[in-house]
Amino acid sequence: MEIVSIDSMQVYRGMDIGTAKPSRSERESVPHHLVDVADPWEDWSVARFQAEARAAVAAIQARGHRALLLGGTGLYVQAVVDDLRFPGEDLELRAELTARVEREPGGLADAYAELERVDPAAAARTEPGNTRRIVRALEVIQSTGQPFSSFGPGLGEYGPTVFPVQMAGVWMPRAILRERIDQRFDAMWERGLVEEVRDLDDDSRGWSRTARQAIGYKEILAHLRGEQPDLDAARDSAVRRTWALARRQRVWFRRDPRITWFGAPVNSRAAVLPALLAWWCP
RNA sequence: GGCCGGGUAGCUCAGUCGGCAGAGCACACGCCUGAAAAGCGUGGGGUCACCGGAUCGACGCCGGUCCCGGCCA
Repeated sequence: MEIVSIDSMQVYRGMDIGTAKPSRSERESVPHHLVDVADPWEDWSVARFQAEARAAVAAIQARGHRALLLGGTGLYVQAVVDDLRFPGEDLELRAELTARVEREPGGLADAYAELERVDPAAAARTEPGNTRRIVRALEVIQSTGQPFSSFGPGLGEYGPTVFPVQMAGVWMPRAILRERIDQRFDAMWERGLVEEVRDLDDDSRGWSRTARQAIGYKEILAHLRGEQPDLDAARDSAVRRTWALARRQRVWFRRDPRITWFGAPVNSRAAVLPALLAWWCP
């Protein structure tokens, strides 16, 4: 068996403590893929992840091994196992559209009206206030000449996967999850998360748009820049953002009918292992 | 003790001339195909510190009480 990490932040080299990366010994005992494949100053994207993760899965299978895809970035899971095709990007056009939407009064409403006119199906699954999604849809339409909606039915439609997959989800009572998140931050602080961020920040190549938004890193950077003088407040903010992330993960994965759920009302990951293993290797 | 400022949602605070109680954050629910640890929508939640008064009508005006902060003694 080999592990493929399905995680948008563990791809970054050097961002070890805050992304709860697998330890050295874990990585020595089982091969891990898609960990440490980019530098913090590089932009990362779901399309790049899709290509590299699928290549990793293919290589694992070619070795006669079994791939264990492990992680919590919902869009990335679907990008790997589902037949998602991401239309290309046009960063110049995107920047132009973004500037127009943000500068002109009523620009966002105009952009949404345009999307409704040229691609009603895409407009229907995009909320009128969501600048980022509206701009992306218009970018694709204008650069490809095709409706944005023609590239797929949407993420809530689950067709056949591109290779055979068994999907398992692990749940935990919310109160326990909260407690664990809090304790996890304490542990990260003790292991030197603040120093890790400071060291990475000393590199003049800086932080890419994607790397800089990682939970914990973003808040500590704000502290180092003097924007958030209170380090405890920065920590609290990171804890709350983790909880919000966990909530979005719950929402994302629980609507996927292909997932079999495992869990127990106790604070123990090991508690679910027997049932999980029995299901996985009958 | 005196003077001044304040007390409104879990938190931080708006509230114009007296006319149905508001925002941000938090929380809950949900959406989202090249930033996804991102972005976005909807919702629940109130003894407007308390007591009394004038008024058709008070968070707002008048009188009093309590609490918090600052200054003075």
